[in-house]
Order: sequence, then structure tokens, then C-alpha cells
Amino acid sequence: MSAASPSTTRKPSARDRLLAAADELFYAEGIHTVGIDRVIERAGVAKASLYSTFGSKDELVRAYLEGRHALRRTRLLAGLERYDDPRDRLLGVFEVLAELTGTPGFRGCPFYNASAESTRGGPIEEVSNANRAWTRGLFFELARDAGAKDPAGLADQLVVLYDGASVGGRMDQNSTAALTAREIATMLLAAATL
Amino acid sequence: MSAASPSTTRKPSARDRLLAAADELFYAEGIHTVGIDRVIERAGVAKASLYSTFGSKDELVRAYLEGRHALRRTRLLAGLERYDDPRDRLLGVFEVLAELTGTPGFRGCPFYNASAESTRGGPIEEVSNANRAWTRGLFFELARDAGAKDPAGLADQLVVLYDGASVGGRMDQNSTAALTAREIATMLLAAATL
DNA sequence: ACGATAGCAGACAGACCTGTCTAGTCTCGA
DNA sequence: TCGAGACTAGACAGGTCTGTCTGCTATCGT
Repeated sequence: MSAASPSTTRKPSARDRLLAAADELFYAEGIHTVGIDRVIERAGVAKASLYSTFGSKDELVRAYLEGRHALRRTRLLAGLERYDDPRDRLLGVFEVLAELTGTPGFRGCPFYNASAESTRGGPIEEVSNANRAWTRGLFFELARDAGAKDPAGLADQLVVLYDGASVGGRMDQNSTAALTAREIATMLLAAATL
Repeated sequence: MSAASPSTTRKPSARDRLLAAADELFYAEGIHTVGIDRVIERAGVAKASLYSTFGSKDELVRAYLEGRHALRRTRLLAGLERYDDPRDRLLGVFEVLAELTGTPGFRGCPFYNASAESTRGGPIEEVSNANRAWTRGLFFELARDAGAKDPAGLADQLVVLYDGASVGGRMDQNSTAALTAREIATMLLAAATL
């Protein structure tokens, strides 16, 4: 098998290594506390490469968040493929979240975290809003497929539960909140499809 | 009326002015992005006064969060005094939250925000956990007084709703999430006191 | 009257951060 | 073989941050 894409070569490109390092460090320790030097040291990349690839730290941060957004979409959709019944699929979102919040490295929603330490109106807010809109859209579709009378209203409720479970998972360092959210979602779903 | 306490003198003390300035700036823009110079400039206070009063920026941050904790308790308890019926008192928490998330300057939970931009294990985490424990305890008492069969379980559910409403209020810049949370809480309360 | 206390103004040190620039190395295709 | 493109190593500039230190001033209790 010949090397079809850069990602299959022996060593990942500088771009990929930078992105991987930024992802780990920014998520674990925050964006402000992690300096460029830490990122390039972990990536094993020269500073000039970072600036020729991304142009600025802000753009690196944007790329980090866009990567998180893409990863979240694929992970969530992949996790939902386990289920056939539309109701199970809707509740499956909270199963996936429970798995995520149960892992040791979980530090809450990367978009909210980034937003909390940045001033309003930058690229962070953009990606953050896109991610949020996608979540709402997913819940809307799942609610509609599950036969909810008011799918938009149910989606709003589920978003509240999702956010709450995410916060709880971070602050309490366990997945109790996600399981609680799943229970509530079960009740709401039953009430919405009467 | 003579000046009975320092807080009634003509000009607030340097400590109070520093705390007020730190509160505004840290909450509005984040802790890392706001430097000491900004704080003392707004407070109209010399840098030496800051360091002789608080000792370090970390301690100023702790004082800021402790002030927020105290303010939140009094505001919430005061807001609940409007209601007599135990059920109304429980739901009243979400009314107060709706009012808060509706105000223009609302930027989410100051404890979660501070925690999001700090490394683990400092004073921020301490105050944050204390605040969180207080909230859970309040919900437990309210749930018990409202006649819930499993007040601890209901409290867990309400905490999820509260966190979710707080996040939603910040990200969407309105109080829809808080009102949605109130609706869900109504259902949960009904189900818990059957 | 006077000493203690609190506070103001601002220079300064030392660390750290982003971003630029120079110069050398490695790889690979034509 | 050779030249272009990607990358590395690291010095450097300019700014910002926390925290310290030196003087000066005003107020207040005794």
C-alpha cells in the first residue's frame, strides 16, 4: 500500500503534531496558561513552523476548536449507530456523554471553557456557537424521529440537560450527572410523545 | 447619623474599592485577561495597597470568589422569601435564576468560569466546591420541605437543571434555558411527590 | 502636638509571552 | 545532481505581567 495521503506517512506532518499537542495542552490546562513554547516543545516542532502554518496563536486556537467540533460530531454520530429505535437513539446521546464524563481526562466542554477565558466576539465565539447550534439541531432531529409532538421544545429541554450534565461531569469528576440527565430525558420523552 | 462602621464613611476603604473593581473586571473579562494594573486603575488605589491588603493576585481572586459566594447566598435566600408554599419556594430558585440570566451583564457562573481558566487544585477549586455543595444542600432542604420521597435524588436532578440553565443563559444570552429548567423542575417535583 | 496607620504615586526587577528573523539541515522529484 | 520546499534550532525584540521598594501625604486617636 503506497502512501496515499500525508497522514499515512511514517511521521505525522508538523501541522498534525502541532494540532495534537495544542489539543492536549489547551484542553487540559486552558488556552491562556499554555504558551506557544510549551506547544512547540511537545509537538517537537520549530517555532517558525508554527507561525508559517497557522500565522498566529489565535488561529491555532481556532483550529484546535474546529478539530474538537469535528471530533465531537463523528464520535457522537458513531456512538448513536448502536441503536435502531429512535427513542434509544435520543437517549443514546446521554449514554455517550456518560462515557465521556467518566473518563479521567474529562474537563468539561472545550468550547465553553475557551469562551470563559476569552473576550467576547472572537473566533472562539464563532466556533462555539456553531457547535452549540449543531447540538440543538441533532436533538431536534432525534426528537422529531422519536415522534415528539413539539420537537423544538423537547430539543430545548434536552440541551439544558446536556449542558447540565457536562458541567456536573467536570465539577464532580464523575458521570452521575449524565446518568441523572438520562433519567430526566426518559421522562421528558415519555411526556412529549403521549 | 454618625459613622458607625467604616462602610458608612464618605469614601469606601481601599480594600472595598479593590474588591468592587476586581469583581466587575474579573467577572466581565476573566481572571487571566485582567491584569493587576487594570484593577488598581479602576479602583483608584496604589499597587502597594493591593499587595499590603491581599498579598497576591491569587488571594484577591479568592476574595472575589468568596464575595460572589456570599452575595449569591443572600440574593437567593432573599428571593425565596417571596414564597410561602414549599413547592413555590423550590421552583423560585429557577425564577431567581431566570431574572439573573436575563440581565445584560450575565456571563455565567463565576465559579465555573474561574475554574475553567485555572489549573486544578488551587483556592479557586476550594471556593467553587463550597459554592456547589451549598447549592446542593439548598435543593435538598427545599426538596425535603416540599415533601419529596427521595430529596437527595431530586436535589441531584435539580442541580443538573440549574447548571444547564446557567450555561444556556450565558451562551444564548437570554433566560429561555432558565424558564425551560423551571418547567422541567415542575414536572420532576410532581413526579417526586406522587 | 505627634506618632501611628493607611494610602498614593510610580520606578524597577525579573519572568514570561507572542511574533520575527537568520541560518542551517533534510528530503525528494525532475 | 541540483534546486525547491519543508523543517529545525535558537537568538532577538517589544510588550505585559506579577510583585517589591522608596518616598510622600493625609488622617486620626491620644
